[in-house]
Formats: sequence, C-alpha cells, structure tokens
Amino acid sequence: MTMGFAHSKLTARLRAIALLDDADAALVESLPIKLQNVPGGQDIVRDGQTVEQCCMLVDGYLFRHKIAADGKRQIVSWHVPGDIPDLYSLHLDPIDHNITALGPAVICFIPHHPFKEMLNASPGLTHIFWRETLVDSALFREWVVSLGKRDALARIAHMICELATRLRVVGLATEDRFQFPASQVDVADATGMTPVHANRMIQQLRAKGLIEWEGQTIRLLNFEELKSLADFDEAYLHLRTPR
Amino acid sequence: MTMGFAHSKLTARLRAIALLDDADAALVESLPIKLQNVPGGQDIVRDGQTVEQCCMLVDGYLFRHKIAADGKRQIVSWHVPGDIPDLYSLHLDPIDHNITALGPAVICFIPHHPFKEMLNASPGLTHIFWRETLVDSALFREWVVSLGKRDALARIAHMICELATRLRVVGLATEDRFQFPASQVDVADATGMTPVHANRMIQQLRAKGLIEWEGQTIRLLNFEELKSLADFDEAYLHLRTPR
DNA sequence: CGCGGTCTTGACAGACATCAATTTCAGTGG
DNA sequence: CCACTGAAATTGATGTCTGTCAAGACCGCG
Repeated sequence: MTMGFAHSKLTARLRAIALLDDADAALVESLPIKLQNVPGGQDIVRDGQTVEQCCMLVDGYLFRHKIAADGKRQIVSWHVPGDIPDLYSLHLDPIDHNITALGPAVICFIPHHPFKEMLNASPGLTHIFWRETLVDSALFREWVVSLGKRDALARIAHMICELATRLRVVGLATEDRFQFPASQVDVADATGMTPVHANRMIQQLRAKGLIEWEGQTIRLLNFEELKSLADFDEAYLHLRTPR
Repeated sequence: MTMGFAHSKLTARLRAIALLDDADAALVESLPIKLQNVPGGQDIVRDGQTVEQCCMLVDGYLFRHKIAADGKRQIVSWHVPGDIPDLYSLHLDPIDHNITALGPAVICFIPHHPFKEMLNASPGLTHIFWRETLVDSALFREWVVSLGKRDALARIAHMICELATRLRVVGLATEDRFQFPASQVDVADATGMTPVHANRMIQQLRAKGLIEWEGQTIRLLNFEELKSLADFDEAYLHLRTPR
C-alpha cells in the first residue's frame, strides 16, 4: 500500500489548500509516485543540477540552502511534510541551491513528464500548484524582512512562530509543542547569525519564559508574546482560512 | 499607437526570455492593455489589497517593500522595465506587500480575466509566465543570502551587480553605466543597513575605484572586481543564454 | 571509557547603529 | 539674480549589537 499512502498524502495536502474536484483528484491519483527514505544530512537536490522529477516531503524536515563566499551556508527555507520544495524545477533549471534532509525523512518523487501532462490537462491543478510556488516566494520575502529589519532575538522568535504555524496546519504541532531536529548551528545559518549568538538568543527566549527548547522539542509557553516579540503576522503564509 | 506600443514591449520581453510561436504571440497581442504614467513615489499596489489586474513596467523603476515593526521599511526587490512585479496576483491574494514607483514610471495594466483565459489556452505561455514568477523567487533567495551572509560593503556591491546585469538584458545599461533614481535611504532600506552606513559603503566603493555614483547615474569602473567583492554569480538570475 | 558533536560561557574586538551637525544642491519665490 | 527652503549627502563622535576566539561542560555513541 505504499503507493496509496503517498497519493493520500498528496491529495490530503491539496484538499487542505484548495477544493479539489473529482476529475482533478483522479488525475492526481494517476500520477506515478515513488516513496523513499533519506537519512539526515543527505542532499535531495544539488546546486547546478537539472532534475526530471519533483519531490514531496512526506515525513521529517528538509531545508533549502545556498553557499556564499568562504563556504558560508545560508539556509533560505525550512520545509515541512506536504511541501514540494522543488516544485519550481518543473519550469526553471538548473537548480540554484541545495535541498537537504534535516533529520531522517521520507519523501516521494513525482516525475516531471506526467506531472506536466496532468497540469496541461487541468487549469485548476495548474492554479493550485502555481500558487504553491507563489506561497514559497512569499516566505522568502518575509525572510528578507527578518534579516533586513529584525534584531537577532526577533529573528529567532519569528522562525519559531513560522514553524509552529506551518506545522499546525499539517497537524504536526499541538497547541504548544512540536519537534524540530535542528542544531543551533542550523538555526544560526537560517537566521543570519553565529551559533554563539543563536545560543544566547535562545537562552534569552527561555529566560523570558517564552519557550522551552530541549533536544528536538520546542515548547511554546506564551505564543502571543512570542509573536509580538517577533513582529509575526501569519498573513504572509497565505493559509487557507477554513470555511 | 499606444496600445501597439505596450503590446510590443510585452512580446519583446517574452521573446527575450523564450521562443514564442505565432499562435502564442497572437494570443498575447489580443490582450487588452492599458498604459499609464505614474509619478515617483506612487503606490501601484498596496499590502492587503486584492487586485484584478497585473501591471507590467514599461519604463522607470518600481520597488517592492514590506513594513516591519516600528514602521521600518524593507525593500525586497527592484523592478526594471519588462518586469511584471505583481504577476503572482493571478493566483495569490491578498497582496502581502507594497509596490511603489521609485521615480516617474510608465506601466501597463493587464486585467486578470483575459490573462487567465489566455494561459488556460496555452501551456506554452503558462510555462513562460509561471517561470517568470519562479525567477522572482530566485532573486528573493539570493537577497536572503546577501542579508544573511554578506557584509554591508558586499551587499551594496551585490545590489549594483544585480541591477547592472538585469538592466543590460533589457538594453538599459551600457557596458559601464546606467541610471538609478534611488536615494541612499532607499538603498539602505534594500540592503538592510542605515542610510549613514550605506553612504559610507558607497564612498568606500568609490574609494576602491570600483564605481562612480553621481546623482542618478552609476558608472562601473571595474565590474569584474565589483562582482568578486560582491560574491556575485549571475546564475540565480536564470537569464536565457542567447543561442 | 574515550571521542566528537553540540551546547554553553567568558573576554574581547569590530562592524554597524545612533545621534547630531554640517554641507551640498536643486527648486522656488521675491 | 539671489536669498530661502528642504531633501539628500556627508562627516564625526560615540554606543551597542553581534562576531570572534577560546575554553569548558554535556552527552550520545562506539
């Protein structure tokens, strides 16, 4: 039943973000999909590559990163289950960054050719997937704002708010808790600071009574205040409001 | 002939980035387009709005920006003639940022409805325009890298390299010179620093003999060294290599 | 039990921000 | 034609956030 499992993840995701009619659902069901386990730290796609398939994250975390001068790594996005981080590869190549598994992850691959055929057959699905790439884009813009205008404490807080909010949508964060297997070095590379400073900012968030962060689990002790400190407004995530 | 003028700008842009067959060209020609002059500083679209049309920049500059806490403004992208900065509004609303004219500009509006009809009729055009939004996205990622990993001097240098390269594509920069009507406050808001520091970095670029920047014209005295200082690699712009 | 990765802490340095004043200069009106 | 005005650019002095360097603590793992 692995095939069925991957399809159900994909259609569940699509139903969460849009109304999916029967014809479109059938098209999605007919996509050939291949599940795969990847160990933590493994690259899914690499800078400069041209790929012939997209991957959807089924379980775990992925992150997208670019290498700047001196080999400095900047993480530009986190990805949670349901995301198709290289969806853009359908229309843009070569890839200009790396996508790597943060911890052990489960992904599924969808070959470009049938994917494109499906999109050509359905303006509705084209809209849905195009929109997904645009939401991605909106997150990058918000990261630019974070790095450009928010201080180190707010940047870390903002990252936590974003993760919590996105994870709740896919049912992977409870009211006050979620798993996040990133080291402080990873956090530093995502928020534009050194690991030493990331450590101090995390401690400060703890001292303020806003979070607990033990090992891989983050607990939100006062989400409202955290959001306020972070200048977090979830509008940029373009979540579908349940109707 | 204003209608014809706007159409020719649009098809010229599309031909620059992709092969356009006759059928697709005809579809584009049939779009209703309305030209408009806008004075410098005027908003084209505002945060929170839902729009029913896209705008293509015909002449001048636009910039995209978001307002963070304390009213601090972060510019997240510059736009040059040929760009359709709110193309994403076809599939994503409401708008989550502002787009404003940097100086006096000429734009043209394309209503969503016929635009969508056209895309539904042509997988080729869907590909082209979808790709445009993905290139946008790639620029945001690079800005994240700049703000996260490059120092103030490199960030300004990088911005100049990006502008020069993009302007050359549309024939608006000569080998060593282009117009750019931004104040140092604008530059500071785009590169994540204070105007005072932006001023000092610009002076440093002058002192190094890399640029001249008088009024609204920037002159590149040593583009290779500027690129090297900026850690600039144009791959992220995904320019079509002329064949 | 030893090893390497991760987290933590401290001292110090440096990049950049802040505050404040001065200069430049295009536009405007007398 | 020239004083007046305000925005933009420039400069200096000072403060602070964040980086750098270095060491130690903790901990899972072989």
